[in-house]
Amino acid sequence: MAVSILDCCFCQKPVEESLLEQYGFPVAGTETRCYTNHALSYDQAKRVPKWVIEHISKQKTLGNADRRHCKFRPDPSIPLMFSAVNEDYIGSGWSRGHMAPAGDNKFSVQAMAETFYLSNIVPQNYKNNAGFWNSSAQTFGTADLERSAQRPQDTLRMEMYCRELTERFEDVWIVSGPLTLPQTGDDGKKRVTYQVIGKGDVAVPSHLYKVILARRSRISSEPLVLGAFVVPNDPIGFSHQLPEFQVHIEDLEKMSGLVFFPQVDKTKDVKNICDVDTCKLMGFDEFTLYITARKVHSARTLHRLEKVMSELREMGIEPDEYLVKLYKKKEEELVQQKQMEAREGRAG
DNA sequence: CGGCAGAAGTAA
DNA sequence: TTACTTCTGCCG
Repeated sequence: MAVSILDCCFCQKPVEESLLEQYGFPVAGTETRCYTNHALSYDQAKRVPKWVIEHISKQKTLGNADRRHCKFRPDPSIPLMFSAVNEDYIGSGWSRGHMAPAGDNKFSVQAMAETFYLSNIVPQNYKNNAGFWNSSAQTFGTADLERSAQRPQDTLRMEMYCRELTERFEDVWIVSGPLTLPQTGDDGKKRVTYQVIGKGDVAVPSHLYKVILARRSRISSEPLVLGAFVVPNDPIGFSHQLPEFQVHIEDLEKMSGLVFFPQVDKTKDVKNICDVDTCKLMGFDEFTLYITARKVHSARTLHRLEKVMSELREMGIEPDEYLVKLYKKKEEELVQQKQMEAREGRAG
């Protein structure tokens, strides 16, 4: 019986093997690439990752690695003709969004730096989050909204939830990636369309996905915990909760063409993350307090410090105990610094 | 936390 | 002079 071409790769003695492969098979460049704390498969046509996997633990989110010492750059291991470059993103109207977040890698300068390779980046919406502004001030004009740069808070709050998971689970694995999903047009037909940006035609995803696998502890007999989520690349606001974005893992696998955590029997060995854990995203006030605390922490002048605090009050949010304490400490520090500078000024 | 951009500094 | 990097400060 004749051996078909389709069978060739699975046969022991394919009839036409040597001739077929004489000049080589096409190379997709999708092989798994490993970095210090993440691994990914790259899409050479879209110039974005297909998937990025990371493992995080409490330990890894602590440390001194600082994103201010990092910069976005093309992945040196990807051929330049297939790589995105910064110029593709700058001025495109889209921001450079991490798949494996920088903040998950504070334990290692090297690991954090590698998350800034553009192989770990996709174009993310940074226009304003309607829900965010609806629930706060009307004191901003449309022009201000368009000028202000912002990453989807849904994505950020989801990353925060993943880090929070390490408080309750020793090991957390996360797979993140972009999707370009079909939309039904006016004619009722489904099509996949997506914007491309820059000279490299970097593909702008319609959605982003995250698959979370969590293990309570190495020794625990408790089943693994699993959740799959799809969020639009076009944030809708603080009114949405995490379970609203949850999808069946099989559905995500069909959409993405990927099988996630193939070693896990997902029909038997796992529990739904939203049944076991909170699946709760930060609310507006909690989020604003968190952001304000970060600003207070990084304030360099008393003027800046006061401004940050007064803006919080203008939004009608009272500082919590932690923020008040942080503020007082910072104020003291900056007053002292000011006096120091004054003395040096007189001396020199 | 995440990201952007302009100013200031540095090398060619 | 230009071009590229780092520092500072800003936004949500």
